[in-house]
Amino acid sequence: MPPQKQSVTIQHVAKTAGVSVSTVSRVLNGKVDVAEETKQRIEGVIKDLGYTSSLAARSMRSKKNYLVGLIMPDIAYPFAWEVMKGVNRAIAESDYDLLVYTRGDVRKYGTAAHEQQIVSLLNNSITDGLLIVAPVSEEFFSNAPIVSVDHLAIRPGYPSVHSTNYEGAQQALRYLLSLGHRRIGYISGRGELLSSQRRFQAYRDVLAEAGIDFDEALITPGDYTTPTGYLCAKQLLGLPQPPSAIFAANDQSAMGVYQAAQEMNLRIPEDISVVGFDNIPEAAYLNLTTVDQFIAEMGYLAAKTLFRLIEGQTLETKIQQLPTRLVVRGSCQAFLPERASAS
Amino acid sequence: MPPQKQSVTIQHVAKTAGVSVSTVSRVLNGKVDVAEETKQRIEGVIKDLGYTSSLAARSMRSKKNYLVGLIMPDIAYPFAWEVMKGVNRAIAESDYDLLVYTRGDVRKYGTAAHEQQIVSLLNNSITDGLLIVAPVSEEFFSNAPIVSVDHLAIRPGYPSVHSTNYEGAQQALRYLLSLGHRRIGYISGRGELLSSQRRFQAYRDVLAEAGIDFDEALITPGDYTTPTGYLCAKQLLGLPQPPSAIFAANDQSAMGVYQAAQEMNLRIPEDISVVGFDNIPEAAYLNLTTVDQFIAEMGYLAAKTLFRLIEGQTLETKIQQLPTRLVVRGSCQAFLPERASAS
DNA sequence: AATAATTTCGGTATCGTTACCGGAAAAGAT
DNA sequence: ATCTTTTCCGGTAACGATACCGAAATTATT
Repeated sequence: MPPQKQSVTIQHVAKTAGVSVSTVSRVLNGKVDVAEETKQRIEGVIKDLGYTSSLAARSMRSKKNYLVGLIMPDIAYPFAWEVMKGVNRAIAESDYDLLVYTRGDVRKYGTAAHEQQIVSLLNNSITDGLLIVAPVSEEFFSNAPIVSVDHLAIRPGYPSVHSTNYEGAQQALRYLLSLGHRRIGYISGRGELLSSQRRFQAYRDVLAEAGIDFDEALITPGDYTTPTGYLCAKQLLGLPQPPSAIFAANDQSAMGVYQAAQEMNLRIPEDISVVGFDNIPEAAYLNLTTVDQFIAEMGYLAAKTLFRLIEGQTLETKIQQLPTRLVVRGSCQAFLPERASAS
Repeated sequence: MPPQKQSVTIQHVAKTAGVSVSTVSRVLNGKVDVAEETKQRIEGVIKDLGYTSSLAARSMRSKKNYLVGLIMPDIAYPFAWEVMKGVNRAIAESDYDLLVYTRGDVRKYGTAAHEQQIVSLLNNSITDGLLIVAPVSEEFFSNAPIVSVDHLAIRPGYPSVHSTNYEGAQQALRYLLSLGHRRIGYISGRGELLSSQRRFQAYRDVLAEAGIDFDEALITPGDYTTPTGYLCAKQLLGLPQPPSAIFAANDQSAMGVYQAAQEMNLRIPEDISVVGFDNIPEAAYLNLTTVDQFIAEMGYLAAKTLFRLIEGQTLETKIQQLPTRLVVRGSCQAFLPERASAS
């Protein structure tokens, strides 16, 4: 039982209405040169037959589809959802519809070759433009309307929207320093992502500026997920000389610290201070101090930028950077050396 | 500057490799009848030129694309995300990729005609099957592989996955009754949705069974959103004879009750008991007692069902119903009449 | 060595739609 | 009444890919 590809086509409509396909196509696209009467008749037939045009056929022939694509390796993590919320809002305000493409798993995504395939799959094909979150490669980006999100382009060749990762991490670290913390553990992000690299760089720089020696033992390799964050936290907190504070490269990792702390009967912030990055909704409930990077805003701005690109407008700036803001909640406490030695 | 639709096509590859398009198509689809040498050569050219096939053209001609669509009016609310999480997991485990279609706003979505258009847009076109969340109409559903989520079909003609809305609401109401509540306010859901209708029916039935007269004043018209939930709660709590408990048709509405309560200096659960429906992640943070309807599981199951449908398997049951479970947290308290009169 | 079988490939039709061109019919101008 | 303009519509050629058929070229069979 192979499902027939298209039940009712424009041909059927034309035949039923007793006109040519050209005429039907014309009413479909709201062209003016068709008599009111025939137009009415054709529209009636369209309704009767329940006809709807094929996206595939249409987009192969015509230019604009009022459809943009959003490509994400995975849509089930909070960051992705925040981006989607912002994009969703921009879509709602626009004439465009949205197509979110995903393979459901970063691991299925993988290579740059794969990514290129996906991009070409949608673009030049059915969508008018593309939004790409944290792309792996960038060499293939043609002159097609593409805006990348959360990715600082090394070669500033194509438009991108991202936040001040370095400065944000700086703020977080300086805050911890100001509270008196000297041994600060770090849970890194996914190493191949520029956001992660920037935050780590800030960690090194700020500590170096403060005259604190770099301690390899305080660096744990995370991947932006909670389970790994948990593992990293366990490792850090189990150190002979554990840190008094942990800076996690994102909130999801920080949530892993909460899990580990609870399991080890450590209180936050009394026994261990935690700072995250992102300010996902969960952070508010967890009372987690974090760096807000306005993810949804990034998505919104990226979508708006894409619309302008599609409409042929020129952008004054290719790279748009959104500021970050330290959100102080209750997950940090001043570090008192005497208390530490007493306990 | 109209962006060229397709930079490098199969024609270019063929010409560059010095073969026909048929041959290129054959290597593209992994057909066997092509010499190893030419295959290598063509693959080299494909790589050099950075060619990728056009989804539109391909899907117009061939049957299967290993792509399924998920249609949602809006992707920015928690319920939608829960569904997406489940679908995402099923996608990750499968060979299929996912295309989430949205217009960003229920209001842009609207009519059944519109919905039909979207369905046909994707189906019969580029996707192999469709997942539809809370569809408006169902009459147009052809024999194409379509599974609906969270929608109890009146005519059980096509496959759907949903949960026991009626029983779930029953559990919630009986729980409130068991705590001694007699005046229970209700914040309804979107009236056109069957889930909403079922829950309301349970409200009426359970109260009637308990011998409680139906009070119109305790019914407020919600729409599954927090702002409206807030408005409804204000109305209920401002009543001359306010309810001692509120049953909200979903968690988002219940979150509105929290807002209203805070604003009116009422404590939950001391002054007002609240029960929600859905068990979205926020409910845990809010300590909200609610009915878990395993939304993500619904999405997962629906996707799995769709895969089987696409692969031509027959389903033993068209309608799949997932059980609900009352999750008791801290948002309800026993109602003591004397305390009520004292305050 | 002649025939049969197999491998490898190209040509053509087609999917459903829109773009473009041109022609018939109707309306207006002189 | 004839000529021009406008209105309306049909025919044809793409878009980029795959399916199918059949023909060379190669290899196997007797």
